[in-house]
Amino acid sequence: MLHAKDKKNVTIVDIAGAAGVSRAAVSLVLRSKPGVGREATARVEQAMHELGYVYNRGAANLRQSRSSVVGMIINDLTNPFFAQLAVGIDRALQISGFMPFMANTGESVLRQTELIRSMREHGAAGLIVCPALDTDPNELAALAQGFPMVLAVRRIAGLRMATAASENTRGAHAATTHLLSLGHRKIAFLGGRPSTIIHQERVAGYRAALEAQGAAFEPGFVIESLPTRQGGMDAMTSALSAAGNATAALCFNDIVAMGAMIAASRHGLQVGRDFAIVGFDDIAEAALVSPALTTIAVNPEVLGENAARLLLNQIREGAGATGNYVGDARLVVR
Amino acid sequence: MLHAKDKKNVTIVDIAGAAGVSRAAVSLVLRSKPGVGREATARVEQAMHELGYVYNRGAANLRQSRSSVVGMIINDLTNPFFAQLAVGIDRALQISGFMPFMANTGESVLRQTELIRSMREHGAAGLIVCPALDTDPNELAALAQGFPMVLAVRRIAGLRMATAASENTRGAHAATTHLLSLGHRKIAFLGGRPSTIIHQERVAGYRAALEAQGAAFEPGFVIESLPTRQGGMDAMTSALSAAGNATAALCFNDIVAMGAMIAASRHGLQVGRDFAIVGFDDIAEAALVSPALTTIAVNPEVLGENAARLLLNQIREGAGATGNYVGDARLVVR
DNA sequence: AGAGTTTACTAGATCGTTCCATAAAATTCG
DNA sequence: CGAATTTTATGGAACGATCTAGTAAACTCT
Repeated sequence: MLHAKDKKNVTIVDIAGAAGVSRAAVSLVLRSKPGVGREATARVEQAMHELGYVYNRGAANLRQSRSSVVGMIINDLTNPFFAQLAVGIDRALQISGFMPFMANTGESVLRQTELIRSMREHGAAGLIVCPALDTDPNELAALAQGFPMVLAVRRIAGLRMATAASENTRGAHAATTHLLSLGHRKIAFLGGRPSTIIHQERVAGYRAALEAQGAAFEPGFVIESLPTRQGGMDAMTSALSAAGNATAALCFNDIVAMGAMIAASRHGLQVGRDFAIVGFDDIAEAALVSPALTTIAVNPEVLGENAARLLLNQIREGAGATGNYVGDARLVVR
Repeated sequence: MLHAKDKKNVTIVDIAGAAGVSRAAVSLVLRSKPGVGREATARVEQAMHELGYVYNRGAANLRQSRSSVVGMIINDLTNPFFAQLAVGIDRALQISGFMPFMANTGESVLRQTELIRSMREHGAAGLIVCPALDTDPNELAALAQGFPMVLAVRRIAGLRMATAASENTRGAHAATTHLLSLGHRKIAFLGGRPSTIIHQERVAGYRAALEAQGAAFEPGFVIESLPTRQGGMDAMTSALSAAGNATAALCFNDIVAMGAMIAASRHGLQVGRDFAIVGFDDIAEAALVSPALTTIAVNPEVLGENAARLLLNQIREGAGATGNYVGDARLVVR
């Protein structure tokens, strides 16, 4: 048996030869367009099967200069929220007849740049991006030049680009109000990067809720970290020294909240009794941890659908079209 | 300003024109190969920047008939184990200079077929697949004909294909022995599909451990379900009626275990006191749920690295090469 | 039966890049 | 200084598909 690399690719020319028709006829059969008789069609299909023909979509796209591939670039697939979002976008795009491919940046801006370039170079019709932390707006704008692109979840300061995100301010407001209604006065805000809009919005909601109830907003109670489990642990640890008299915390997201819960119990605090924690996102695990996590539910499916819708608009209307979607965020008490 | 769809793509011909050199020269600059003078190179780069040139990798691949894209097709990205595995594979492939793209089947065999086709048609150099449930070995073999492909995690009965998986039998054996050593005699096996090899191996380990200690293996104690949280809930619910006197359960994986924990507590059982549960995979969440989940740790990073290694071998040696990797699985008591 | 219409089919040009063979210009060398 | 070599540069063919325009035959329709 021959090695795979020895034999040349089977092309429509080979099929045409074997079936005794022209390339054009094979091409028509391939796309099931009319203009080829029953008998010839049968011979072509026979030949394709026998020779193990694999369609070369690259060559087709080259000629047609359009493609049904769209890319999704996700910052952190190990965060269940983003994984769920990715699957939601995936489903929505599939239904619209696109072929979604995804890639993970792991919050690396460099990798993100490579991936966006690569997707464009491969002729994707458009891109949905959950941008990595510290993404440079100008660089991203340059990469998106004349190309359909939608941001998901994370808006970026100074960048006018279609975005699907959530009601961060309102959600954080509701969460903080909930903690206040439980009698907490010293409430910390844990995790996330202050340079991101999403953090600013959530802190704004947190602050507004505090001040509406006459509780003081203390900048020292806002503790920055990476939006990861480890980041949550770090933030909680800092909080216990820097904001030692806090009795509750609103966390940047559920993963941070879970990190905070680990750190709290390592410091001998029993979460739920000694210290209250609220998260953000409502990932499936939030209902499972103990005590179950009160959180702000964001529907990643719907968010994904809308990101897809925005992208489809751009693909149809041209890359200029800029719309937005803001999904609601509601409190889930557990 | 013109709409994006109005202006034709900028190609190397345009660049060549603007820089006053030939196509070939531009191509050399693009790939930073020698043979173009400093001055000409500068003019080309200038022109590329000014005209907003985007490299058409499809055209390049067409000519060169090779590509650095490899695909990963994952059965369920919302399961943190597979998400982590995917990220591990991704990293390993990146390091080797490939450009990994992934896609999610959501356990749909139909979708999986589409995706494999599509990846091949797009000229991927190879594919790592975590096959969907009920994948037909013959169909998969046909799709992989003359194409580098590696299975990850799930081996498939009757299919000789390079695979990276774990020591399922040994892991399940260790887990069961652990439960036996805690004094449990009636131990159920919850979740997973008996048609999969992975399930068969884990049940074999479970059975061997039981019999080694003189405990009876009861087929009625093996309860099938989807390998999802919902599946785990269903399996536990069935177990409580069908195998009512069981005092412990080994679960197919951690996600199933978490579903089982929910169902158990809904039935008024306190997990850890009234009922013991052990999982498989050691996803990050296993340490966080309450009570913390004892489980069998499988290192998804290492598994991913080895899947990547097997694929790279095939890409180099031709699609025939078939090797295997079996990663160890060790008990983590929590 | 001849004009028009539909159906089946085809050769050649084309998409954007890389490879090849060739050649002019610049450099080194004896 | 002329020959040998290296550097820089080029136009045409090729990759595998689609599109366009066109031909030959088979059908309609007065």
